[in-house]
Amino acid sequence: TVLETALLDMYTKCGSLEDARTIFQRMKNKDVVCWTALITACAQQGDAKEALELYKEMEAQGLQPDSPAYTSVLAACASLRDLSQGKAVHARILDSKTDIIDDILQNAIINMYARCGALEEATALFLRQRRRSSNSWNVIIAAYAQHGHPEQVLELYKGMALEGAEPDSITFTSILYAFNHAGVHKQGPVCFKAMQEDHGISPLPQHYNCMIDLLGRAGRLDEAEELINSLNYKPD
RNA sequence: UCGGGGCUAUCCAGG
Repeated sequence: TVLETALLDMYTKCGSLEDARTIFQRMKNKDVVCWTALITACAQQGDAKEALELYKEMEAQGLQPDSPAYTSVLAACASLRDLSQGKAVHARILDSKTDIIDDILQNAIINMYARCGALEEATALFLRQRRRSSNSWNVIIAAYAQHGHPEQVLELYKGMALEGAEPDSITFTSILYAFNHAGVHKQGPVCFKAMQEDHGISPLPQHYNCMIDLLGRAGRLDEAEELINSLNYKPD
């Protein structure tokens, strides 16, 4: 079972959901781990609906989901924007006899509310969260970025620094995305610079894209052009 | 004792 699950996961990572399913179907003893592996595979490869069905099937078989299982199921709810399912799953988690909510699961719960449009609920849970990792901040920053609230994104970014959490590439992708889409052009270049100089993160193509777009919209065409030209001299 | 599964952004694809 262990080897089969590892194989299933490998197929998933290679992008072959079909092969992953085949392995799963042929397995004799299906434990929570292999169910979770397949649920994750479905949720990530755009078949989130099937992920939820698998979850129900798993429970119907009397298997008790653990933290990773619930984390995957909530990721599926989030990608489907299915708030009622998400809430139902959340309720089950809270009903568990033992406390199974770890840091990752808590992030997944917050993300589910955020993606399903319940920003207030997500924010309340985030504020109450005890140990906030960089991923926790990324979840809430992405939420405000996508709902078009660049001011809050900036506040959260500052809050992150105050709390000593390190922003990463993903954090800055969300931040620059927020500024760009909301037409807030002043802070973008400041953050882009801080990303490199204060946090030692080298810009990825998505960061450059955001910046070039943002500078263009701001009418700072000379700076946009300068950035583009600087790219042409990079070894690649 | 050890071992297989879990959350976040952009783009792309799908719709």
